[in-house]
Amino acid sequence: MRDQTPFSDARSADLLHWYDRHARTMPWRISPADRKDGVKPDPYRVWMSEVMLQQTTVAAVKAYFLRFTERWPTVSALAGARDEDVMAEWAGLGYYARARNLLKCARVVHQEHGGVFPENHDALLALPGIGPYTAAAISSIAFDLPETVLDGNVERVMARLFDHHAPLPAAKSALKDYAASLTPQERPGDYAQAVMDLGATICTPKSPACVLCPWRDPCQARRNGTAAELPKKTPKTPKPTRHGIAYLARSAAGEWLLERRPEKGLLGGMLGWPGSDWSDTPTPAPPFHAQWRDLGAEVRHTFTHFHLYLRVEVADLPQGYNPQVGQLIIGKNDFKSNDLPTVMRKAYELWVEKEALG
DNA sequence: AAAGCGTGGAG
DNA sequence: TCTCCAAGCTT
Repeated sequence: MRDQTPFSDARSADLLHWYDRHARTMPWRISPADRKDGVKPDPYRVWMSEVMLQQTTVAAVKAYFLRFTERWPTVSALAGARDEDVMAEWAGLGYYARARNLLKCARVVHQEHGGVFPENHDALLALPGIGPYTAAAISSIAFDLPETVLDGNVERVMARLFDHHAPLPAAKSALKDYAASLTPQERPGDYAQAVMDLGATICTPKSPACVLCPWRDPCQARRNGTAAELPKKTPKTPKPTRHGIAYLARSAAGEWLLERRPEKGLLGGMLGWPGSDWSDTPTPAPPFHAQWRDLGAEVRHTFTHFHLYLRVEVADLPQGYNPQVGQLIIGKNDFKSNDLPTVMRKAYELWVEKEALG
């Protein structure tokens, strides 16, 4: 399938030369110079970074990556972690199915692969939370296998390099073919990171810095003046607005009543406040009968596919309250708002602002 | 296979 | 304020 022409070899060599001079440093990356000295990346760290980077910016990932790899230095250490510890450590990073699958994957690698990541694209693809992009990324970056990564950066770079106007996501396979035609047999790991760095720093979505681009000469969109309008995308449907109520119950001793959310669905597996449904007209659902007081302000939060206005009501948690199924009481010293997903943390912070302080 | 799934930063 | 979108995966 791969078209290894002298043309593509020259293109990839140009990009690798640029990468040798401009590669950014990241906590999970081995510099091109160190790679040439024979330093090999740790597949565990490559996998961890790639999962965190799914739909997430490098800036947001860095601190999480450092905390995870310090707390769980190996895949077997992670496999032995408690679910709630991993979910709490992931809190705030979003797309929480990634954390659930991260742990599942670690346990499969530990138990079924002897704690060693398989050096094989198809075996990687079969692991939880590893899809086409991540399998190719680990294959190339960790194992220097000539697989083709296709992420949002590569899609944009290929759409412009070949001036391809068909809209995403339908154009994905065509763009993958273009990308595959350029993937070199030499240094495929550095090459994969180079294309993505190019997209992240030069061939950016808005106002690309074409004058600095190592591919400015062959770029057909630049020649045709269409770079800034590529890639085309099918328009996305507008987000609806939903409403809800969160119930914050606190005991005199400073304990909080929380819930572990079900594994599937929004914020699955994470801690949260008891609450109503989130809908056009939510049905009140206080966890117990009491005089609930409205904080008089709303949390505003936007998820992937809807806006949420969340009212916050508070009450005193009765002495000796008996937690229902799925509920838990967390003591003052064990409660950390950073263990909550962001929308739930915002509700807590509203309470701090309205009651604890003001 | 289209929809569900988070969050924060940039413009 | 609002829109876009960032190294996508699962069902």
